[in-house]
Amino acid sequence: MCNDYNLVTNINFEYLLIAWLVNLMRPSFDELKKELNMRNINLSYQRLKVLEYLTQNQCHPTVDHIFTDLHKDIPTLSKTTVYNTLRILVEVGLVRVVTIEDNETRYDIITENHGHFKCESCGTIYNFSMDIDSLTSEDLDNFKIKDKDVYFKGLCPKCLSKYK
Amino acid sequence: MCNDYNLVTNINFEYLLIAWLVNLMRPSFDELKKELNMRNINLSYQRLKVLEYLTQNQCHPTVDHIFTDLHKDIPTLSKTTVYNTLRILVEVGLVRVVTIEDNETRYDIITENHGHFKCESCGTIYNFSMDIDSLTSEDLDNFKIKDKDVYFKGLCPKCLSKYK
DNA sequence: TACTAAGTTGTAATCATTACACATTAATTA
DNA sequence: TAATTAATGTGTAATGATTACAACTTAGTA
Ligand SMILES: [Mn+2]
Ligand SMILES: [Mn+2]
Ligand SMILES: [Zn+2]
Ligand SMILES: [Zn+2]
Repeated sequence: MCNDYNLVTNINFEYLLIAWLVNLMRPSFDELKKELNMRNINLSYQRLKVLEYLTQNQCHPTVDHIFTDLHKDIPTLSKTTVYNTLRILVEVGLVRVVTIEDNETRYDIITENHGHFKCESCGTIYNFSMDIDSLTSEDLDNFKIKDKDVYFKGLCPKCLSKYK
Repeated sequence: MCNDYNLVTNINFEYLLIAWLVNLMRPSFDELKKELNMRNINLSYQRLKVLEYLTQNQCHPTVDHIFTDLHKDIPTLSKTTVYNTLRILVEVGLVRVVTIEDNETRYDIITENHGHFKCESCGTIYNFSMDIDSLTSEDLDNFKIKDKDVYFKGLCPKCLSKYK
């Protein structure tokens, strides 16, 4: 459905190495299943397929992307089930919501902190590394911060090269 | 409709001073009108009222907030007009969109860079100062960045004190 | 097997936003 | 000024994402 290499925007050894390391540190599919088990969440066939889809399509798919693609293999699948499954996965913290633009909720299996860049021309959402954990503001001294999101918008290299 | 002092979350001299300076630097209502004139955008009564509302209610109102409040004074106002006006104001850069949560597009007359914090308990969206312009990532060397948004979520001091 | 709870499905309801046709107002020209 | 044209506003219908809900199916248990 999409290529999943958008973390690696500059193709060189350094970035390939980082991408490889990041992937190594990510929980495996089996570990995700174990995590769900620990929280007493039954992994039905439909839920498994949604989780599998997210691990294989890390391009921040919408509900419609997930449903449309899975529906080809599982003709009985209901969109409601996709919604329900995603809600559960978000609740237990295995999936994060990306709301970089209104009217298109997207889902991300990578919950480790990273930034998101949306290209205004082609619509692709790129990941980028950033030490978001260390972002802070004096104004928020008395606030309890639970989530931090960094969203950039503009033009990606592919689209920039088109207009030269 | 809302108090507009949420930029100042720590009430002390330093922050009051910063808030005052920020306000001084902000374009005045007359300057906003001038800006629209320069761009050949006619400021009708309805558009003027929406702009005025945004300058007086800096709490990131939704379309519904704006419409409901203005409708009391202007019974003939149409919600479509509010939508149209906001689209124009965003296009010319006088207003920014805040999409910290899906299904509730909010509008902000303050276009200077600052972060947004949404309290998960009371729903209030607070501004906080942060040098967002200087945020960057090596991964984006070849990208053209046009917009940067920083969104935090958690609990605000008011709500935290309730649960003690 | 009968019972129960969890999970899935399809449809209807909701809500924000957009599309569009028509009405009104402002600006321009004869 | 009156007629014409363009810009703006209005109300309703259409769209699309999400949620609510009731019926159906499956898995587990006695
Ligand atoms: Mn991501
Ligand atoms: Mn703001
Ligand atoms: Zn692009
Ligand atoms: Zn609060």
